[in-house]
Amino acid sequence: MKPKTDPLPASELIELLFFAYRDFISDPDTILGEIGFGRAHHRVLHFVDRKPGLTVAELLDLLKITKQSLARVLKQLVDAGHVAQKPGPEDRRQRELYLTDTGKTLIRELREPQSRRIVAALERSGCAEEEIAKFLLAMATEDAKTQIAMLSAAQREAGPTRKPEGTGTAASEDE
Amino acid sequence: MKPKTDPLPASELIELLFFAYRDFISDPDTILGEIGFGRAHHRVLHFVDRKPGLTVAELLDLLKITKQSLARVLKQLVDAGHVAQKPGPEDRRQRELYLTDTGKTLIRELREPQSRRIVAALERSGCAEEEIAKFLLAMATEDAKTQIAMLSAAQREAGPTRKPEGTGTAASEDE
DNA sequence: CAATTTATGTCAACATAGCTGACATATAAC
DNA sequence: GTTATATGTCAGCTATGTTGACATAAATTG
Repeated sequence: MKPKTDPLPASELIELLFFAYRDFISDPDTILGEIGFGRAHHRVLHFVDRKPGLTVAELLDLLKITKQSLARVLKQLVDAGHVAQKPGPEDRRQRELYLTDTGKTLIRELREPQSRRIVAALERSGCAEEEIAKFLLAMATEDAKTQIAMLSAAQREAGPTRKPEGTGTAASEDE
Repeated sequence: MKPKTDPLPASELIELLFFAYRDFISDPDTILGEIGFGRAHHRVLHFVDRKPGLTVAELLDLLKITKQSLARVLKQLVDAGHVAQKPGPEDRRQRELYLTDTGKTLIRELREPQSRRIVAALERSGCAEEEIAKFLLAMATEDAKTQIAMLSAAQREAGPTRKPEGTGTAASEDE
């Protein structure tokens, strides 16, 4: 007789991960709800901020959704003036994506409560950030690890003060 | 000038949590997709297994969704023979929920890849399970912590070999 | 006992964010 | 010049959440 549900190894973490993620997401969700956006918009803002000049194809690969799904939220973000598009300098079919000033402000607002929650959790649990980072990275697939490495590289190249030359911080048509 | 997106504290963990959770969820999602279920069904199976005899009201409180949303997936799970309902012994308006044998087999199948992924991540990262558990618990809201404690208590009371007396492992009308 | 509250179920309509398939356009590449 | 690629768009489907209204059975209360 198989069933009976004796706990599998690390069962407790399965449930804790569920609650932790749910609550981790809830703060930005509240902010997003107030301005008529959702999690999908949050993810786009996050990745465009992480790698300014990201192309649509790269973004699709990160999000693992279809271009039709992306198109909906991306259009709303562009219309709202949070994301600006610019033809790729090498290949003019590509659309490079950048955050406008308001987009940068928004992603920062969304990240703030998440950052605070994590910092508080690190303090209360007495865990080292690097330990948690090692574990979470080990949880991701190989594919995701490649993407994470790519994003970190992009961040380093650009430096914390880079400007996407030409698009400027206001991204031209920002009215 | 505010924007510019200098990294907030613990920014890296925000992104790692996104990837870790996405990949953590993907294994069960694949299995669920094959049998016409989704994440919503997974959650119900999980909690009913965690606290056999759970009432509908308790489940709603754990999931934080409306009864109409729950009704849909719960009905499908009952129809599929994975969940059995039994009137509460004290209050016969209540419906106590139990997993049938097939339900127990299914939740076990869904948990297996998640368990394996976590165990592998603990090994590769060299992190202690208790450390990660402390951190994840600290990430949850007070409300969630109360619920987690309640679930753990239920698990201990029942013991790993309990049977929901009367409902049996086959939950009566299981044909 | 009658009236009310509670636990649950159900119907109908709606929103968000995924999906597929088909087709359009501009540009790059052969 | 033809073909391939990057992107956009139209139309419709699905899963899972939402609200509001109403039904039923059982518990509780006056």
